[in-house]
Amino acid sequence: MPARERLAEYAILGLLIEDGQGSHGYDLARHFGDAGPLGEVLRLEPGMLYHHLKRLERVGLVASTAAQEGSRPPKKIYRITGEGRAELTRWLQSPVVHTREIRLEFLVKLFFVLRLDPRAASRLVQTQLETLRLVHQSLSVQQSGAAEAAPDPDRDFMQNVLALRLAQTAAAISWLESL
Amino acid sequence: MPARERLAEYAILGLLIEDGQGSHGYDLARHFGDAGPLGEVLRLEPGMLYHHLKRLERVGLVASTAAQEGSRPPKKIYRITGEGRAELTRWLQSPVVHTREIRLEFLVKLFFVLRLDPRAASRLVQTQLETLRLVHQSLSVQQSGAAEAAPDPDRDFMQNVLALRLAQTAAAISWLESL
DNA sequence: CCCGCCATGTAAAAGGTTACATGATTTA
DNA sequence: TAAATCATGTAACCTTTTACATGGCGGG
Repeated sequence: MPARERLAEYAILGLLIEDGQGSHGYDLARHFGDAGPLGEVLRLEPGMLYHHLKRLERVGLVASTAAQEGSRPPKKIYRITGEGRAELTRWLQSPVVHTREIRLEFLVKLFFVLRLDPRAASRLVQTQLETLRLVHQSLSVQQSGAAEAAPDPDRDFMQNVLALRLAQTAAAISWLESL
Repeated sequence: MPARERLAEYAILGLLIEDGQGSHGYDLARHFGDAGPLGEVLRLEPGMLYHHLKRLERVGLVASTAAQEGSRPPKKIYRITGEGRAELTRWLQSPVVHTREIRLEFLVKLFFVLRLDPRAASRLVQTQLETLRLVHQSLSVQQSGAAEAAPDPDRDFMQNVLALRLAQTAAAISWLESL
């Protein structure tokens, strides 16, 4: 259970759960490159990928076995553990809290949840919609508050900021409704 | 001329240019806290602020003089240099390249350009609009391309990604038009 | 007299980027 | 036989976060 949002590690868990036999670093790296839809959303350099795999193993969310092939450096086959599955499932059910997280975190959740469990996908979209509607409402309240302050350049700027956030949140809500 | 987008340092330069007499770290720190409209958009912890001030001085965009007051630790008064002014002006004229940068970088540009030069502000809004319209067009082309691919889950996901990006870009464009 | 504000930072740890090291194997 | 691909990483560097260290000064 990572402390913060470790998006890359959840994505690795997602790839490993799709691939029941497990997979190794170089293989996983391809998904985060130019080919494939995941790489369009989330990039990951080999250095960081190997780093994340080590950390995931240290905390017990994946396990590895070495596989010798000819005389080249042995592949390390990583498999997701029960704990890893539980953590990924929990993550895939939780909506993101802020509008700005839709663009990256939510898209990654959507990518995996669509493949693993379409029913869970529609639940996720619903709870995400509810979350963003609350955000929208809270921004509207702030906007009303700002409208009552004395007119000055700072207030005007804050109104512009709130207008942008409302517009971005409304756009995300419409998009979610269209899914 | 910072290599990357060092948003916090441009914000510091902006505060120093408003305040012709110069200002010191603790004073600047208030702008990045809870009070004031800049802090609503960009947070900066004291540690990083002092770090940025040192770096800005090292590269010659600001200069400092120590000011003794009673027996407490001397304030360091920072002033922006000619080079600093030039760099800030250049930055304030350039639109951001990606839609995702509107939320943070563009808002900071807007904050300062509105106070320093309203005429420059409307020029910035115009060039930013042109930039985002090109982004929108490029996304539309990608969307058409994706529509012609064979229907499969990967293509569907990519279409969702593009639909989100188009929606976010269109929302930013409408907001800019409303300014 | 104690607490919070003024004012400067440093230290440690975490997280991320970029580039390179190593060496076998497959393909052109 | 040269280049690209397979497969693992390390090293150096930069940025950010969090917490603390230091000490005077002003108000209740």
